[in-house]
Amino acid sequence: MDFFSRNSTGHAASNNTFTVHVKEEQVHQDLQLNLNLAILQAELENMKRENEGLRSMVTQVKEKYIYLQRHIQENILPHETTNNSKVINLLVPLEMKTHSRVDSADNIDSKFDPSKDGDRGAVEASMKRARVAVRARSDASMISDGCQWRKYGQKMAKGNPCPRAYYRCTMAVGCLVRKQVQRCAEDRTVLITTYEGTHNHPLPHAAMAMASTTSAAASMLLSGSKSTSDHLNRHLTAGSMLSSYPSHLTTSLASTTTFPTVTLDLTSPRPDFHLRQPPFHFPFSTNMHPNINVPNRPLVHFDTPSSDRELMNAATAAVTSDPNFMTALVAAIGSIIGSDTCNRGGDVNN
DNA sequence: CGAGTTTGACCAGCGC
DNA sequence: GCGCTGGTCAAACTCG
Ligand SMILES: [Zn+2]
Repeated sequence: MDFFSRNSTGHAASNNTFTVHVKEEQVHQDLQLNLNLAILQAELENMKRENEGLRSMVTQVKEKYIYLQRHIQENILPHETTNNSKVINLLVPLEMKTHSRVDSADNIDSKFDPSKDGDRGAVEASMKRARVAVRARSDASMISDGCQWRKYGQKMAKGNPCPRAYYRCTMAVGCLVRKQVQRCAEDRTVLITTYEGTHNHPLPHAAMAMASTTSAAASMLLSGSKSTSDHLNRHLTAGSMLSSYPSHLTTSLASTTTFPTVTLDLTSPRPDFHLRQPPFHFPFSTNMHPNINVPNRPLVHFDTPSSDRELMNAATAAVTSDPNFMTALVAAIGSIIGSDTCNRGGDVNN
């Protein structure tokens, strides 16, 4: 379709100026398009780089997981239990096997009484009960983590004016995973999301990040579930290793006889805090056992320049506002904690 | 009409 | 045993 041929009768001069004007506009539009294209290409490059970074994170996490599994199998389990195969099987969910357990929560609870079956009961119960709590700043009622959730209850928790909501995974029938969502009593902008259990179905990419975190945490806590002082010390070391992360991003471990919990603090520090404060108090205070609660220790990185700290705050805001990146980050950190027991002083400086 | 949410009831664990 | 609390159930309700 020739746009200019329609008005070709007479008025040649005005047509020429019109043509020139149109050509100028075209050149301008082309420049604009090129500029936009360049911007988009730059963004694409950035995204590619980010994607590659995340990929390498995932690869590292997988390698460390395999290494940890071998380590547990060779060094830890022989000292702790005579029933190796059962425990090792419980580490499998991190590999996101789609054929994993089909037991429903009810099945576990009803068919299986831990008091009647010593080790296996304790192991299964702790696996099911191992929790990962994520603290993140969010205005939304729930951080999106790629999974489908159905709310099945809400309660007012003691010591917190904000209600606690209970969700279960509805991506597959019989999926065990549940989560609790509650706002922090001290800081209402902080959303505390606690995950429990392992998915028994394939997950979307974003959901896999969080799922692998809970599995890694469960596995880690499982390896320390016999609660010897040696394990406690190892957990304390886990906290110190994470000190190489930005100072606002902390991880803590707590364990009770029934609900061992890993807490990831993704909240940025308050701007008026120059020295680090203990970033949070455990939300489940009534569950905490003082003997094995691991305090959130001050981190060792105080040498961050203030300009960098501002940059860090901005980055934190960006990170916490992007659920996909957040879950990926959480997954990576969770897995790194999981591999801590074998990577003493290792390569966690990413 | 089906899926999801709300909300009071119910149950189990725990401390006294 | 009793009361408190956290967690779950399920009927009623809402919404698309
Ligand atoms: Zn699920």
